Amino acid sequence: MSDERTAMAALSDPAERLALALTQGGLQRMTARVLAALLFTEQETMTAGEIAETLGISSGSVSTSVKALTGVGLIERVPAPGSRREHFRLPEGAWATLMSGQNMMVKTMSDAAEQGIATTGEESIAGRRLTEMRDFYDYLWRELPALIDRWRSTKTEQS
Amino acid sequence: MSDERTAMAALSDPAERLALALTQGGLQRMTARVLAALLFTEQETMTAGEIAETLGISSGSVSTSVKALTGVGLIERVPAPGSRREHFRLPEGAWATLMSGQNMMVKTMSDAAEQGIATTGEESIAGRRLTEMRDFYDYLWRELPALIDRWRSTKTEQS
DNA sequence: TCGAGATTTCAGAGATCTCCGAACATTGGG
DNA sequence: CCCAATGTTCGGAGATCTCTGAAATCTCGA
Repeated sequence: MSDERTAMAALSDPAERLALALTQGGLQRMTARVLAALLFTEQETMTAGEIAETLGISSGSVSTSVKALTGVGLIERVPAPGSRREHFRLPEGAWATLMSGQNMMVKTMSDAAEQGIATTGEESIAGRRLTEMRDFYDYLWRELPALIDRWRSTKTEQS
Repeated sequence: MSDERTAMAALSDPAERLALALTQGGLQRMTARVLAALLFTEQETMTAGEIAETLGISSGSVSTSVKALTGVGLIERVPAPGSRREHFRLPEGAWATLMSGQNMMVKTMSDAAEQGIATTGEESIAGRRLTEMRDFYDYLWRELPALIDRWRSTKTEQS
């Protein structure tokens, strides 16, 4: 059937599904696909051009996505070993990084609740609800980094 | 001053800010505002009509939002004590519930990685990256429920 | 220093999403 | 049993977002 894949690799089905999952997590569609491409490639690194070809998207989209991803530390530029231009890859611990990003939202929620309490007081009806909320997110804010650290140590001692 | 608030309450500024934060977390704007209204109100419960008036939005939007929120367990219908129709409020532990929803994404990520490994094998270049990813999300998937349970118990013993 | 290839920026077309408003359904009281 | 008040569904206008394509910019090697 009308198969347009001529010389381009295209993402495997699991890769596209993973990209979709990342989308739910807040990434843009193309950004998620770029990440998936770098995750599923059998090369150590990819150039911007290779990414564009694999996904069948414009170089402009790749540029924007790559900018966003490096900004959050989800991919890194590799100093370019040989001749070409920019090479990219997932850094060690990319997923822990992504998780830390989620943590910022936890902090935001805690702060928002705190601000609410500042205007209602702790003992009003709304104040009690807000206090419960703040306490919960405060707890997560304190415990999540420890959880991730524990992951890092178990991984270290394995190697 | 051109103050259009005639008989409607309008959300406080902290409430609107919290709604915005919830938006980042994946909720729609109106849905987030409905949740914020129920969080900041000084009443124990609110009717759909009160929510619509407070937020200045259509009853249709309230209906849709309420449907979405009850679906995830973030608000609950209260059996209506007296005469009127439907009353709503935040249930106990709503935030833990919301967090559990986030966990589903962790599971999704883990599964996506697993599927990837199924096609690449564990020892290919991509396979190694996917394995690292799967192990990390598996770890979270195992540990996060425990973290939330610990929160629940500390809260219990306080009371 | 120059040229070719690679990358970034950006305006705008197209796709997508959101929310309203009105028609329709439902429920409880009189 | 009917009516009035409340709740739900859904089409579509408007707002928003996304991605492309092309022009501008940059960089390296010769």
